[in-house]
Amino acid sequence: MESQELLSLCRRRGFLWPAYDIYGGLAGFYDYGPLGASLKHNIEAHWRRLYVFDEGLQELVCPLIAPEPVFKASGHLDAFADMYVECKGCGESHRADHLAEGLVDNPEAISEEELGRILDEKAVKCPLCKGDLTAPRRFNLMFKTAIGAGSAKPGYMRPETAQGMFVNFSQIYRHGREKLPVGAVQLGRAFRNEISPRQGLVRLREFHQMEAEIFFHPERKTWPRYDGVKSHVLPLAPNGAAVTDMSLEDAVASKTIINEALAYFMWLTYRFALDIGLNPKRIRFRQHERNEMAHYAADCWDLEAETAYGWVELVGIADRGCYDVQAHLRHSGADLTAFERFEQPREITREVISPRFDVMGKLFKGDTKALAEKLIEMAPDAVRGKDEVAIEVNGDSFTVPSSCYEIIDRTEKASGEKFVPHVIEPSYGVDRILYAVLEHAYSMKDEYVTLSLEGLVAPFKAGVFPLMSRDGLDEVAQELHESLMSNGIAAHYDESGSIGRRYARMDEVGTPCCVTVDYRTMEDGTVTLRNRDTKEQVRLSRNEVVETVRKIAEGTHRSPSDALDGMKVV
RNA sequence: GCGGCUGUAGUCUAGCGGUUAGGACUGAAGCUUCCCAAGCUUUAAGCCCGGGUUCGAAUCCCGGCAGCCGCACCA
Repeated sequence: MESQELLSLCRRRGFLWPAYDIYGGLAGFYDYGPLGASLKHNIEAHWRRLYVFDEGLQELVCPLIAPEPVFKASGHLDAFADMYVECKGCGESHRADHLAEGLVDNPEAISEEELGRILDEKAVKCPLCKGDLTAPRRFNLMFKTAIGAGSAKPGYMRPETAQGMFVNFSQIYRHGREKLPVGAVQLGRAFRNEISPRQGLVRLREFHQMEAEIFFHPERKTWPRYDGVKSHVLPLAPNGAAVTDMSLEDAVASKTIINEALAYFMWLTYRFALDIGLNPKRIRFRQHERNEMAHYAADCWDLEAETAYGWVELVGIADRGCYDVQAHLRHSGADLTAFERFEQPREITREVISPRFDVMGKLFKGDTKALAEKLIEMAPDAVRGKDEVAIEVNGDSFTVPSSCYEIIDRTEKASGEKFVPHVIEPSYGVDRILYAVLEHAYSMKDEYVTLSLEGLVAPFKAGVFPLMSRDGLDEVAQELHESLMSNGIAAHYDESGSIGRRYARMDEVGTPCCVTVDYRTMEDGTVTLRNRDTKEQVRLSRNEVVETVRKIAEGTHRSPSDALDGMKVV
């Protein structure tokens, strides 16, 4: 099918439309209409149920704006701030700072105008074809803003929700009673100033993520529920190979998947995908090949879905090692470590440099403290056998004679050890998932469109119609609608147009079933319940409607047909 | 950001320098209708934006914006 057909349906029926349309639109931004908002909400609610309710991860809500140091630490600032030039001849892009290497002291620190002037003066040409180059452009994929007035601090819209969880590791660890594994999740918006947003919901500038950051002991990356699911099979495309079905335990045993925890969250992702109605024949896990994996990631798998745009990444599940937490530990100075108690306290003896304060105090007076701190940080081997050591403090150089310190054995009793936790990160793109769900649910036969959404995610769980809007049928139908709504089940009442048209409207927006009040209802209190996918109807007592629709809405049944199993056809 | 193609009601579309921009579907109001987009009446809604050429522009030209395709980018 064409993506345009589906986007047209989405506009017509209120799932989504381009944002700021009356002002000409803005690429990379979409509004969710009433049905889209509901579908999105339902997808997120199910994810929350799996990750927060079932797995016990902690949900956080962090700010969308963060100050510069956060992204300095995470690497986003440098990774996103590169300057590029393009060749006017061959079209190839080059890092402008690399071309200016050697021509200027610090090419990364100057403005693009300055850099452009230098490249111009030195007549730098394309290294490939010797063609002329464009002026340097800065590709910063983060949206920048200013925090506060006057000499405001630079701030950025977060490009992922993840950093909010990394910087809060200590809180998460403490709230989780200082045990590993422990994890947090965050659902929310993220922003990337894409150079060229394309493909509808696939590449947006403002989008929605559902991310989990799960912290592990580096040597124990498994999950309590792993054993219960390890025999399940996933469609895996390892390292450029074709898709094969493989059980979790086989994949871990063969080192196809690097550890049990990663395998577990891949399985959870697969289950989520099927629950919300993605077509199992059109999804797969593709492993990142070495050259596309971020340098710090140990293993990374994408859940991909086949769409009109080709195979699209919906979820990335990565073992990020200790990279992120380590980075924030180093930049912030905060102690972002976990602590593991030894079974028996251990005595550790090691060599340390011990300053002799009595000697140093006489020699260095007020500088003694700073010098002693530097000494303590040094490795014993670096000073062993030397007569003196040169140390710089506050820009001044000092020569510290060996009489000022000694190397001693110090025995420390350790009841455990601190370590930087490793992180496994399942990162879900909500908008892409929602789009893939719509596409996989879409079918057209003889110009008749049906969205076969799962009851779990469908915006309306049931349509409620009077066959005729008179003779009291409409009042009964309105009462039924009321009782569904008051039970928290989204239903849609409609009495306009022919009954067929009303069914068609519901089929087109993915409503799994329709309840119709007819003349027989007035005699025996039964109504018809119509299955969207088969168009079949059963009769049931109007008193059974709420519970039956609830089953469909809760996804306890894979399809309306299941919920109607065992019921007599009219 | 580069190149190609495109832009007419909510959707699909007619228009090819000259009346009041036409139709279909959808929407709304009503009639009719005893289960799958039926019919009838009424009704709402449009030339992406800005310049230019011309007596006259939806139509031709330029710029912007947006969409599609390809390239590049996608931590």
